Amino acid sequence: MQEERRLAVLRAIVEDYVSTEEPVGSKALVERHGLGVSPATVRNDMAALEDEGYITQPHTSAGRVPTDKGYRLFVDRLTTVKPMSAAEKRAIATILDGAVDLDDVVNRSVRLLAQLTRQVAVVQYPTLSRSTVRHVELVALAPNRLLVVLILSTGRVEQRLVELGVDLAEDDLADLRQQVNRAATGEVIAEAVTSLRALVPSGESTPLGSVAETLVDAMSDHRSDERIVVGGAANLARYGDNFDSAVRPLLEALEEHVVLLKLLGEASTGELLTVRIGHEGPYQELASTSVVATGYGPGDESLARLGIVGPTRMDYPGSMAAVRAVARYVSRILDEA
Amino acid sequence: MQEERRLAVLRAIVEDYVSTEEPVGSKALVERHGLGVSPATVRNDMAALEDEGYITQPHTSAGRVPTDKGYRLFVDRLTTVKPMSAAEKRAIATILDGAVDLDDVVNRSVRLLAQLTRQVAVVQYPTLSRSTVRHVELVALAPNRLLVVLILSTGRVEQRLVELGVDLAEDDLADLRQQVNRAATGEVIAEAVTSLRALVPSGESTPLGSVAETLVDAMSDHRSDERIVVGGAANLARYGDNFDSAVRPLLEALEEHVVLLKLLGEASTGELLTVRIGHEGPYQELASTSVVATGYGPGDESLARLGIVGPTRMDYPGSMAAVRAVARYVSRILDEA
DNA sequence: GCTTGGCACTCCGGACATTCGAGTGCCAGT
DNA sequence: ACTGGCACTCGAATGTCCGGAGTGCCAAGC
Repeated sequence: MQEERRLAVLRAIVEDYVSTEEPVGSKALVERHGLGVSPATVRNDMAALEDEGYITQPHTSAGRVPTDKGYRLFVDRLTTVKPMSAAEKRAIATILDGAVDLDDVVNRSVRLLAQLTRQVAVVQYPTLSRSTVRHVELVALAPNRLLVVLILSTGRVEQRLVELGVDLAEDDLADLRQQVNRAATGEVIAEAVTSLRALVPSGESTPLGSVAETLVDAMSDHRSDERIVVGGAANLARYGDNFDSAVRPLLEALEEHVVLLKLLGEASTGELLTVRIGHEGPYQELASTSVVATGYGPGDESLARLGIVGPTRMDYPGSMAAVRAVARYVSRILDEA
Repeated sequence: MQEERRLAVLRAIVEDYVSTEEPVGSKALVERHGLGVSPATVRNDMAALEDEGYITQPHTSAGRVPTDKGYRLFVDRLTTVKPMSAAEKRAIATILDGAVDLDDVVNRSVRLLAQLTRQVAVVQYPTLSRSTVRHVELVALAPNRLLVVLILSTGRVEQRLVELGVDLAEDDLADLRQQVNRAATGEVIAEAVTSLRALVPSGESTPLGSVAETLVDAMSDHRSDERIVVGGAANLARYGDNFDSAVRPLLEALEEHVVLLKLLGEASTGELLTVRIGHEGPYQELASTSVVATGYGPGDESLARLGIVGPTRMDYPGSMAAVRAVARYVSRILDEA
């Protein structure tokens, strides 16, 4: 069947182009892959593929290069995520198992991903929104100043300083601590917010009011949701060519965590592995970069996302495998904690 | 005096080269700067400067370029840190005053520095070593599991999980909390460590022993000292030329926080503004990058360092001014907190 | 004794022409 | 439907040339 072979040709073009970084011609193609036909035949197929928009020529009489559409087809239909080798799995497991706390898990994950894929890795901290309140601690720094410490089920700790209008006795503090904990501990963030609000008539400026307000603020603070860790930026150096057009906007995006979050989160439903290729999505400047991302979290719940960012010309099967594997192991670790 | 003019010539060369990024010739030099002599005279001076190793030619019959030694002389003797404009000062103040906690201060500082200097900025978190223990909090997650929260005078919070061999009643917990706080609160880290160690016979695996050990561990954990924030990496894009030789090693260094710390810390005595130029120091790969750094901290104490990293061909006076100004404002803010 | 104008020399970089080869498209033959 | 052959295209590499910016040096001048 010709149709089938055409796809094989597309696959071969993608694979060759990814590894050689050079436009691939008909002759080289038949030599390096075992498709048992002549270059001329391949040329016909390539012409057809070009008509359909899967590949293109940088200029007349050059080899072919996959288009974004070509990569898309390749990712969707021509590749299955190849499983990691046993050795790689072991490496992932041992590296991540050594982590001591949440920060460490995230940091190790990002390094690991960067190493495995040789791309820039991005890991989002587990979001607050679905986590529950484990405990609220109040520490008196002075009679009229409290440090409010909010401890969440994910291991995250948020701290705020509260200035009270009045001085507070030790007994009152214990009382206060008990009240807020009774209202919040064990609840999902959203519910904790409502019970805290119910606890005190709005606008009341008692110590209880201030503390509750601070807690609500800390819980709904979106800064926390946006925490992101980036690693492997040194891999950008391997971009080599088209520095201005590719690396600069990417570097800028890496500092704009909001943009990064959007990139990771596109089509973020579920913990499905998602791949964004080149121009797909709203960021024109990132036309030559792709994103491979997936959700992760304890118990098959997708609390946050992690993934990699790289040139459209990347090893998709390998990257997808690495991202998926790391996400699984991280999820498992979060499960245990 | 010729000697004086020679230095003026060197200064002019540095200034011109920094702004134009091109080797500077004798004619352009007399035109752009008001030194009232002829090109020929300048040529003689340049020949002398070259003999002494302050400038060099990329190739015969090209203009001159400062050497590292030339930059060094420029920085040491030919420039005074030019004060920031009132508007810049205001901008710094308002941006930093908006910070809500230590994390925020550090993050804002790094962005600010990157913006002001258009270079890569690096800020080290205030070190533990000189800070004091503000409070220790123990939270029972389960009868036999404790979350130990260590709160320091700098606002830093360290948290550790402790597995106790045995279950612990609420009363015992309160008792435990009181014991460790009596030993540690208010003390400088180093002393807190010794009092905690004195609290319990070594090797004893009581709950108190476990908690004390964990605290000591958290206090002496050097991971904490090494925390560093990097910003403005997008400014690397402006390096333009010599990508491989300059940008790649720098990107790698930015991920190696240990290296960064060494870079910031060289000659770190006091809160003096230090400048490392090109080959100075042990890192061969960073031969074409310079570091401008200074210490900062509350009350003229140098708790940590901050600074910028850029090409040797950088605006030293401007960078030095910005680094110094930011360090001062940050220190002031830490004072107030 | 500096400083200066003049002059010959060097060398980089851009413009242009030439060549080479990989690759294509198309057509006729199997 | 595939294949071999052939003419064609175009980019990359190479070579040559020339202009200009810059230097070094020397002899003359202040």
